[in-house]
Amino acid sequence: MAQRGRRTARVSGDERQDAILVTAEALLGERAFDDVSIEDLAGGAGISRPTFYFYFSSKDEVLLALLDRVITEVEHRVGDLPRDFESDPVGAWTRSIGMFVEVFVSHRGVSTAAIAARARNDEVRALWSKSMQSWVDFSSDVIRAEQARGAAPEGIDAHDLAVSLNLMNERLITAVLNQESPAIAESRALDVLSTIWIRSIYGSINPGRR
Amino acid sequence: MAQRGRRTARVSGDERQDAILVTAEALLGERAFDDVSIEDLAGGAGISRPTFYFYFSSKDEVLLALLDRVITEVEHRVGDLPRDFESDPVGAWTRSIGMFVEVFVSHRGVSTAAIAARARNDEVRALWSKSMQSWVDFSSDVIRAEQARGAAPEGIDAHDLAVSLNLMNERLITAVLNQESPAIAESRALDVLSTIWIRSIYGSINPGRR
DNA sequence: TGAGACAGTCAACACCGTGTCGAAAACGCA
DNA sequence: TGCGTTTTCGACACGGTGTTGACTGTCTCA
Repeated sequence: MAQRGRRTARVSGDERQDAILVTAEALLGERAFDDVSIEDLAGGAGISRPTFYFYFSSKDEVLLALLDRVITEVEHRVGDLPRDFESDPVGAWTRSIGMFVEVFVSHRGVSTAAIAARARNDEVRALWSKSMQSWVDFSSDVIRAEQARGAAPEGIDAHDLAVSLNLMNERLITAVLNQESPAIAESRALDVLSTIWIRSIYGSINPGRR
Repeated sequence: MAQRGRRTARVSGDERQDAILVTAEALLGERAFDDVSIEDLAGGAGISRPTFYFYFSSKDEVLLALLDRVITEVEHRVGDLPRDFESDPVGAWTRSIGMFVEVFVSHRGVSTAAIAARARNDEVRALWSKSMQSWVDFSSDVIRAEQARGAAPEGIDAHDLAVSLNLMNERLITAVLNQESPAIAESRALDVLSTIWIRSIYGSINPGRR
């Protein structure tokens, strides 16, 4: 976005702040959070290291701001999800999980950095949990509804099941994105995950319409 | 797997080396790896910081040695597991998963530190994968056998399924140990996990003896 | 128009943890 | 006793983080 009209000697504060965030997201795409120094962020935004502290109080604070944007996006998307589980349970679950995968993948750098930072930073941990919690709430509501209408068997607490399955997704996707071993082919991830969800929620291979 | 760390032959400094490991395991029980400095390890072992480097080349090297011990224990235990899946599939899986849980829990500090260090350190990552791989191999062998004898349905690759379920275990147990949120009650973990394993491997709530 | 409030900037400094080096002490063993 | 090897650590270099204080533009209102 170019500055038109009278040339101001200074770039505005907001632009600087944004430049730091843009730099951070770009650098996280190519290397790990620990390997990005505040010097790098400041340099990328065209300011000196002390000036960085005018905008953010630490490197973690930058990650937090980045994560916050992602979380906001996730919340909107969860809300927009169609809930056609009665008519097409397999399709509905697969689309939901696909969305989960999509969010992770499209913010790969931020996601993996946040997951790593979670162990160290309270605020990152809180924000991440909040997001996971929204996924868990969504899934356990649906599972509970499916159990209530007799489509899914009781015998397992809906919340416990939802937590376990969501954590599985988080972990498997991380493994795939980081090309860990053991992991599975990225192309098969969605299929495998949704199969496990369906089988463990409905207790059978083909959930009937009942 | 022998002799990580100090690679010179003589025996006399073994006590020191051991004191460092003991100190490390103790400190990892009370705080995070990042919050344990080399100074702390050296102090705990009654030596100065530079002397620490005579025994280990870095803090990560200590963690690696600790992890190596745990891995060795795991390997023995996996070998000793009874394989009575034909006669009592539910019990057999539950015992296997219970063992997995047990190993994690009994080496809580080392496990969580290793999981965190994995992102940063190649050797830790390699060692951890090797262990996970042995669990995955064990599980996928059994799943494949169950599918072959007709007890479990095809329709999902045994290896992909094994990877996903094992990663779920890793992640859920970590969440429970760290008291994350979302997580589930520690007392219910084994039950929930084995239910998900059974349902997704056998495609039904009660695997028949067939 | 000019005084003060305020946003923005950075050189210089303090600090902490890691890792290195070389000199010296302790320990066998002949 | 004297020699080589093992073990020890003081002192130093380095890199990253975070702080301080002084300085420079810019805006605004009397």
